[in-house]
Amino acid sequence: MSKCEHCISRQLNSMKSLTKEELKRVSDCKTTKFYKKGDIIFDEGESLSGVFCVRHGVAKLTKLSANGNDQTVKLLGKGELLGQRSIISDERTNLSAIALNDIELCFVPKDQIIEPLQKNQVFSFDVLQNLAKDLRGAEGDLIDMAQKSVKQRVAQVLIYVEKEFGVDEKGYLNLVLSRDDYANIVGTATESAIRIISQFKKDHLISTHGKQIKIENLQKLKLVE
Amino acid sequence: MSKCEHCISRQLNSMKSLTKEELKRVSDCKTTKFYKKGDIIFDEGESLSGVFCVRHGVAKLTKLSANGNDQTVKLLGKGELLGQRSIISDERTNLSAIALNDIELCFVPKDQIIEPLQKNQVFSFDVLQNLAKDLRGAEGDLIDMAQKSVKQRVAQVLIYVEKEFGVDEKGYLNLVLSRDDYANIVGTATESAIRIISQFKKDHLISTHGKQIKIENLQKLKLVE
DNA sequence: TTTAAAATATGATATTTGTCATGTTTTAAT
DNA sequence: ATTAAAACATGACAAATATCATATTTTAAA
Repeated sequence: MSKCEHCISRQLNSMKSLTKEELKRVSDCKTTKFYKKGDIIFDEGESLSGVFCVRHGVAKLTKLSANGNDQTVKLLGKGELLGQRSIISDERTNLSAIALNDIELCFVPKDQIIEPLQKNQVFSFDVLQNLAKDLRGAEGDLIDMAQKSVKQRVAQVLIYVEKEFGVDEKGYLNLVLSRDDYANIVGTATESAIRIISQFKKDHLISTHGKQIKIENLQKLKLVE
Repeated sequence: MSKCEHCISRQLNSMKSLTKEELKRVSDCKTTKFYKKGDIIFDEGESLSGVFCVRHGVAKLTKLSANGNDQTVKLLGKGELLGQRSIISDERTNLSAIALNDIELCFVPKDQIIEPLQKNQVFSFDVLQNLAKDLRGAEGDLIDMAQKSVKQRVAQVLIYVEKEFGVDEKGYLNLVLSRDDYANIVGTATESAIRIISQFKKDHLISTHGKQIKIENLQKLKLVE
């Protein structure tokens, strides 16, 4: 099995602040897991025995709300950690993690994270900074949810997906999401997301090819009202 | 000036995990600040040279959105820390802090927080856990914002204010907020907040006396749709 | 106490978004 | 290639919420 020491994903998260020895220990006891599109990585209310590090693919964190709607809280790509928070606060997960496409994850047992957290100042400060950044992001999302129209939120997600996960050689978003996925991210009805995306097409802000989406006019997409 | 060692607020936040020596140093260099209702404690985009610890009173964290609306992100009462995140991530604040009533804060210079963060494992893990908790809260708020009706959100805030800041001898909420404040918290128009609160009165879920609000039927308030 | 300003209240109306119904297209399994 | 299921599309309408206008009440300053 490949080693953490050579993993590129590692550079993207706090793992880069582990000592050589700590990293070796992580590497030795990690396991690699594969999930297919739609698979549940973990479910709301589970207690996790470790964290997952995304090696390839994209996952979403979602919560089933009282009215039966799924709300997606965050998308996670290469190098991002799943379940980190539950491990830190030693609580059950309050969110489910689901694969958005075929995904490869490294599972690192709890102890290998907790111990460095308690002993390695650099690592723990790094995790702290990441959490602070996440918190800032979550507050930003809250404000957007409260203040922006559904149309603006859809535009914003399209821009985010392009920036975060890139495009293929023809310019189509690498991350292919269903209209329903978009609806769950922006917190609207599926039909509303469909209508808005159709409208964007008519206005030549985007074009589509099957489920694939290409941003045609980023500037105008940013200015949607 | 009073000492941190004897401060009750301290027990409510991560400061309780500082060593005696660290706490003494904090105590020696902290300054106490007073703000009146409506005063700006710090503004969006400022770089902070320390954190504020709420000793008495309540503050709100808000952000002015593109469309000119204020969105309140969080209310902070006794023992809670303001500006912690900006210090950790060493960035300018992205939120303003405003006094909701007359408030007394202790200002602790940056170094007194950063140094223990780097050296004191217990303290830094405690801060980590607090951030994890805040993050969970922020994600919960995001989901509520996306999935619940304005009416439900208003009901929820009333319940939260009662629980978090208590009631006076007559049962009125200790924290007195304007309808506009409520609107900014739930992310709606002032008139909508007014209408909903009026409706709650008519339905005997709450009663009011001037700006004061008393929850009359907590059970029904929880069940609002 | 008087008075102006701010906050609250409420009606009328517009806009946004959701819901239900019903096709059509795309995808994936056979 | 055929076919069933899922995803997408769109109209009609309903519900929620915002906006604008205008009183009324409350608060705080003179």
